[in-house]
Amino acid sequence: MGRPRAFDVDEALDRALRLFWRQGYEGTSLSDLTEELGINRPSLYAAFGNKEELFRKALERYVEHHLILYREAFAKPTAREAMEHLVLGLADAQTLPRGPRGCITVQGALVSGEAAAPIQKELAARRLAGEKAIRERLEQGQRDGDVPPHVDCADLARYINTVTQGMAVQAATGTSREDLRRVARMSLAAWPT
Amino acid sequence: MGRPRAFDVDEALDRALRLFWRQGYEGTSLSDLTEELGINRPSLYAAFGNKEELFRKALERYVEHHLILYREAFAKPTAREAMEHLVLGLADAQTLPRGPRGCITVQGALVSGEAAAPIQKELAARRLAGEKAIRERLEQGQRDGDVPPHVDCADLARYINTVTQGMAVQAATGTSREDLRRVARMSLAAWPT
DNA sequence: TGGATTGTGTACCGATGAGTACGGATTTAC
DNA sequence: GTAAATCCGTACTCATCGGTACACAATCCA
Repeated sequence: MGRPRAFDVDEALDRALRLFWRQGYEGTSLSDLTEELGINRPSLYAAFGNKEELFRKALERYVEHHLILYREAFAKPTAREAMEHLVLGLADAQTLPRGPRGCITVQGALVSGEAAAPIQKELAARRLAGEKAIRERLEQGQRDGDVPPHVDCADLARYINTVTQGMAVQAATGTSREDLRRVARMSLAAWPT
Repeated sequence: MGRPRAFDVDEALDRALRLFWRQGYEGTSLSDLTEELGINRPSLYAAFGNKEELFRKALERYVEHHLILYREAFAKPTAREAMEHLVLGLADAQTLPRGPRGCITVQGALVSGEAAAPIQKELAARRLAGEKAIRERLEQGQRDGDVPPHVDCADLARYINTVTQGMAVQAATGTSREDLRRVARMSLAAWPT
């Protein structure tokens, strides 16, 4: 009941996500947001709380979407194939034709002033969560016998995660999708034997 | 002649550098700077121009200092040894005991709003310059015969640069020096044979 | 000792930051 | 048709942003 919303919440979140992704949390002002979303300020606050909550909700959508890629990759029969699918998928996701480049967990607030510290920490935690997921898939591979027993899965996971985060920086620099995919493939040459 | 400066310009630049490095260009306000440097605003403007020029001058010092590491590494007899020295040296430089973590060319302004776009582009250009320097050392190795002729030096340089930039993200996440050095060493396992 | 010159300190500027008060518009329930 | 509920839009709040005007202090040269 009451007057119905004149905008679609999910579409607004997607637009906010893309803006935060492209300009970072600190680099995106509320004026940028209201202009991009076509929503005026009080409506935005009524729907999403404040700037920080809006970011968190947009981030949630991003993460949910990316979980699909991780699950898809981890379903591959071997850890090696899983990682290949993952890094190549991330290369694509970080160079979407009409999307911002890189990954919002990296570009969102790699560093920041004091005001944005909670967001910075949240993103760092998300990056660590990705690394943990990779490590667990590698450990599964070890149990399955397709990853040599002498391999330290934490180290290997950290390495793979580092490469994907470096790819996010490269994407921001303007590296093409093809070049990024080459980087992803080369990184797998370090795979233990 | 005239009243002498009450502060040391180089020390002020170093302090500014560390602040920008830790909080990013957008995340660092002039109030942060004047407080950290112990200099009041007009003195800062008289000495360095404005915020953007101050950043550029601080960046210049950073880059000059890092050139030492690059030169040191590139002087190694083989390209492989050069890259090993470089990535391990960067692992150390990105986890200085009492310094900001990561690399200012990554943390300074990976993304930004419109106002900081010139700084963002400047940093992207510096990252590309690092990649170019690596590529040229690899090509030298190819001429010297210690890098196989079939290797695409541009691809290999991009991969190495990507790893070092990923290390900067990891450093911001809190990864220890030892773990970062392990990542650096693992990345060399992808070296072509 | 007195200009000329340069740096310092206070106190300010206009613009923009995030966030909100409030009245009018639009809907549902009765 | 009217009351209750929700949303929209204008116009504001206060704090902070980067940047500066101007008076005063400290030095050098004559």
